[in-house]
Amino acid sequence: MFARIIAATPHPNWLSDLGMTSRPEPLVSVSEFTHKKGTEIYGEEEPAEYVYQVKTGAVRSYKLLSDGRRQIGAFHLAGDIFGLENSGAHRFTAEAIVDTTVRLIRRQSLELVAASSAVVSKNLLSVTTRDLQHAEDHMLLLGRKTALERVAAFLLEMDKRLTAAGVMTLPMSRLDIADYLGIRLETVARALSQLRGAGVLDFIGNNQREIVLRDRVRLASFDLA
Amino acid sequence: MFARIIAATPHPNWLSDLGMTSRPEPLVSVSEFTHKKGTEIYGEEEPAEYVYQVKTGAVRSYKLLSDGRRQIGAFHLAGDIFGLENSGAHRFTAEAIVDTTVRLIRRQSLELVAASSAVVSKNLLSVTTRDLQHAEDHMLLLGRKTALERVAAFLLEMDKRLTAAGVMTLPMSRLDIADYLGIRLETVARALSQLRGAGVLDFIGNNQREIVLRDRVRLASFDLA
DNA sequence: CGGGGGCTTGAGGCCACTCAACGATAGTGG
DNA sequence: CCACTATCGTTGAGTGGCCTCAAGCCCCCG
Repeated sequence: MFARIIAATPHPNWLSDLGMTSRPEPLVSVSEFTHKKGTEIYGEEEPAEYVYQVKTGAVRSYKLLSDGRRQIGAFHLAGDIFGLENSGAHRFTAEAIVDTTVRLIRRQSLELVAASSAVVSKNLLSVTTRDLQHAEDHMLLLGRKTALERVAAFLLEMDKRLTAAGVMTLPMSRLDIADYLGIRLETVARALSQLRGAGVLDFIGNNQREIVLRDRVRLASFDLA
Repeated sequence: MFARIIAATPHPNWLSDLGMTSRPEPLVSVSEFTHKKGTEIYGEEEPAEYVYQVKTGAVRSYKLLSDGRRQIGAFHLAGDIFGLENSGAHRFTAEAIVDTTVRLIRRQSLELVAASSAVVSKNLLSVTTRDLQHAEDHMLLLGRKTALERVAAFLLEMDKRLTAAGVMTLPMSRLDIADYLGIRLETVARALSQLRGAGVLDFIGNNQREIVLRDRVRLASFDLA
C-alpha cells in the first residue's frame, strides 16, 4: 500500500505538534507519502497502522451508508492531523481531494512514547478533543441549520483555515461540500449564487473555487451563533 | 450551586471506570448530588469544575442557537460519564431529564492523578474517544438519514442501553427525541405510529414511553448500515 | 372536576430534493 | 492545434418529505 516512501527523514513539525519539542525521539520515525487526487489513504474499518498529518494538499474523511449516501465528517488541510484512532480500526474512509503529501508515523510507536511521556499522551488527548469539539459543532449544523446557514458556516470555517491574500481557494468540489453539509450539490450552488447576488462574496477568474469574501460581517449574519 | 452534597463517600465504580482499580486514591474524592427533573446541571460556556457520572436517572446535553433551536448531542444514562472537558469550559448545557443522582469529582483532582498515572490518562482518552465515536456516528444520522431511519436508529440505540425484561422505558419526551434526531416531535410521533402499524413495536400500558420491540431484525431493516 | 402537559393525527405549505438541460473548463488523443 | 470527451458547476421546473399550524385525546394532578 505504501509502495513508495518519498522521504524517511523525521520532521520537527510533526513532533512538536504532539508535544515532543526538544529531545530527539529515537523511537519515532516519520515518513512521507504522496497520494494522487481521488485516491484512498485508508478505508473505514481498516486496522489503523499509521497516524497522518497533511503536509500539502487536502483530505476528506467520510462514512458511507450501504446505499451510497455519503457523509463527510471533516476536511483535513495542511497541518491537520488525522487518522488518529484509539481503538485499532479507522472509523472513516480518507481520500486525497487533490494531490496530497502526508507525513505518517506508526501508531504503535506513538503509543509507545505516549505510555512514558505525560506530555505526549496529553497532546493525544488534546488532538482527540479538538476533533470531538468539531464534531459537536457539526452536529448542531447538521441537525438544526438551514441550507443557507450551513453554506455560510462552511465559508466562514474555510475562510479561517485557508484564506491567503484575501482569496480562498477551495480544494473540494460542490459535491464534497454538499456531503459535508448534509445537503445536495444543487443546493450548495444555489446558496452560493444567492450570497453572490447579495454582494457578500465573489468568484475570482474563471475558476468557481476561488472565492473572495466581500463582507464577512454580513456573511456571519446568515449563520447563527 | 451544589448546595446539598448528599454523600461524600468515594465510590468504587467511578474509580474503576477511570482505571484506578486497586489502590486507594487519596487525591480523589467523589461526591453525590441529586438534580430534580428539568433542572440544569451545568450550562454551556461555564467553567468545567466537575466531571460527572450518572448514578440513577437520565441527562440531556444540548446546544442552542440564538433563536432557540436546540440540538441534543447525547443522552446520558446510568453509568455514563459526562461533562469531561479538556478545555476549561463546558461545550453543552446539561439538564436532568428526570430526577437524577450524579457522582461528581473535581476536574482538577482528576487531572492531577492523570498527570502521574498512565492508566488514568489512558482512560480519559478512552472516554473522550467513545464520545467522539458517538458524535461521528450521529453526524451520519443527522446529515444523511431519513426521519424513519433516524427513529429506528434511536430505538435500537436505546434498546441496547436500557431495555429490561423486554420493555424499554424511555425517560425522555418526544420533543427531546426530536431534538436529538434533528426532526420535529410530530415527525417522531408519526414514525413511531408507522412502526407500530408495521408490527415492529408496541406501546405498553397507558404510558407512551414504555415500548416493547417485537421484531428487532425488521426494525433494523428500517435503518441502514 | 377542571387544568395542563404530553402525545397523536390531520391538513396544508414550504424548503430542499429530483430530474433535466446547458455552459464552461480541463484533459486526451488524433 | 483542434475536435472530442468527461467533469464540474449553474440554473430551471416540478415533486415530495418534513414542517407548520391546529384540533383533539389521554392521563396525571391539583
